[in-house]
Amino acid sequence: MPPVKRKQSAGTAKLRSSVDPLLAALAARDSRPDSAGEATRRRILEHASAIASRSGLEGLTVGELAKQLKISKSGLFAHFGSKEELQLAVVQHASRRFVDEIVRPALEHDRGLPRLRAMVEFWLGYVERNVFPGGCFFAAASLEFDGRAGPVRDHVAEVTAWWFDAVAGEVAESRRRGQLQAADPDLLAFRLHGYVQEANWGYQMFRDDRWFVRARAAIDDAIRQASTEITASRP
Amino acid sequence: MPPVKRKQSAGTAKLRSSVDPLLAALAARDSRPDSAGEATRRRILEHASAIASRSGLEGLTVGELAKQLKISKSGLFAHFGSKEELQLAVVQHASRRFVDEIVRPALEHDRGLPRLRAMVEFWLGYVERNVFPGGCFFAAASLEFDGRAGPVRDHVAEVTAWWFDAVAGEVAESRRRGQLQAADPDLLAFRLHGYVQEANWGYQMFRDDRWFVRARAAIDDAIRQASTEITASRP
DNA sequence: ATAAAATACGAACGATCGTTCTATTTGTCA
DNA sequence: TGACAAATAGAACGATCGTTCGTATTTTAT
Repeated sequence: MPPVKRKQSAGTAKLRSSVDPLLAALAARDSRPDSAGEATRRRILEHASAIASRSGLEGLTVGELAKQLKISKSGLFAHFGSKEELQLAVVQHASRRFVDEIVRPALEHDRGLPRLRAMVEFWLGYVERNVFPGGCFFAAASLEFDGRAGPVRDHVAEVTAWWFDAVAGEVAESRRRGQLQAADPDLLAFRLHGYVQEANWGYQMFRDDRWFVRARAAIDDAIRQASTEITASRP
Repeated sequence: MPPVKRKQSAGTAKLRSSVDPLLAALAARDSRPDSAGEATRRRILEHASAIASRSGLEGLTVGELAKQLKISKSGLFAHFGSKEELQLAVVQHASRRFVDEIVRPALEHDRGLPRLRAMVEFWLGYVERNVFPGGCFFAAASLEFDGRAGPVRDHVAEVTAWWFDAVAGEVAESRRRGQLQAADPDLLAFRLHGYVQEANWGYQMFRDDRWFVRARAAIDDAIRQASTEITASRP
């Protein structure tokens, strides 16, 4: 008999209303019993998210995935009721990786400017470190699914929107603390967010580390320009 | 008998060595006889590029394309020897659209700062105008194919690299003319290029026009910051 | 140790993928 | 108008897609 089909516990609502938006992301982590099937399920998702970051969530096929993992197609399929649920699980898995690699470490920095810097730098680092072989998972997934409809698209949109808002929120917090005099929080967030995405794009396309150099220079400039502290050119 | 199979006349080499890099792109336009088959071929590519911008070049299937165009699968297929050649033709078609919509109009502006502004603004406008229903064709195609190998990826990489270099080249030209005091041409190009891509991403994902507002504000800021002219706040 | 429940497998389904034939229609030029 | 080529259609191919089902095997609990 196939494994019990677990229902999606979305864990979506009201992340922004929290005092510390990043913290809410941590609470959403599901800790399921460490049964035998759960282990292979994780192994599947680990490999699947790697494939999906390179070939897309649609290019990820059940047969190919099973072949690479050396398990039967039906055995694999039993863990997910359908391809769409597999895709959803992959997106969810990628979200957890994103939290582990970026959100959690950033939480160890003080709110305001230090955390803002950490968020952007960790994000850039996760691209640079090739956490996913195809670069930022959500950059790929969002551009692949932006034209479609359905729960996968919605989930990707939710995560990416949340992250952009988190960056913008930290810009706003920095201003509240007098660390930034940024005019429009969303505009600075737009810049920073765009620099990382541009670096991801350029690096994936041309495999040249200079894209990260440029991104860091642009990020520093943008923050310094909006900063009240005089951080440079003091003898 | 199927139509003659035309061989790819790449038209790639030494675009940058030209005096006016943008002009070289115009020369590459192929003007084929306007036979009956050529008309349907164009009709196919027109529709195919629209589909590809939304569903990706891999999501573009021969059967679905034929069905939507109300022609037979084999009749369609006769125009292209293989799916890969179809994809290549679609990329080539999209390149022509890009030239028509952005490069050609930008050429009507003086070299240097005016043309730089035109290039970026026309590019942004082509996203805003939904020239392709899925947004910038090359943003989608490059992120879809960055992980693979083969002629399609190479073609996309070539076009996108050329365009980035064209932007950077115009920044450099602006500096030569004393219109910009930008430190690193590639860095300003990185910013401008990133803003448009970020706007494309945000607009495709969330269908909100504010992304264009933010992009234009960021673009203006970046150029003004690097500009020697005092363009603002003069009574 | 044994029963029950949880996992995995192998074989097969219909649908669609890209592709290849051969035949038929359409257009062009003598 | 007739000959010939260009252009489209139709039917079928093997491969692979996502999916289902019945059965074996393992893991877990008693």
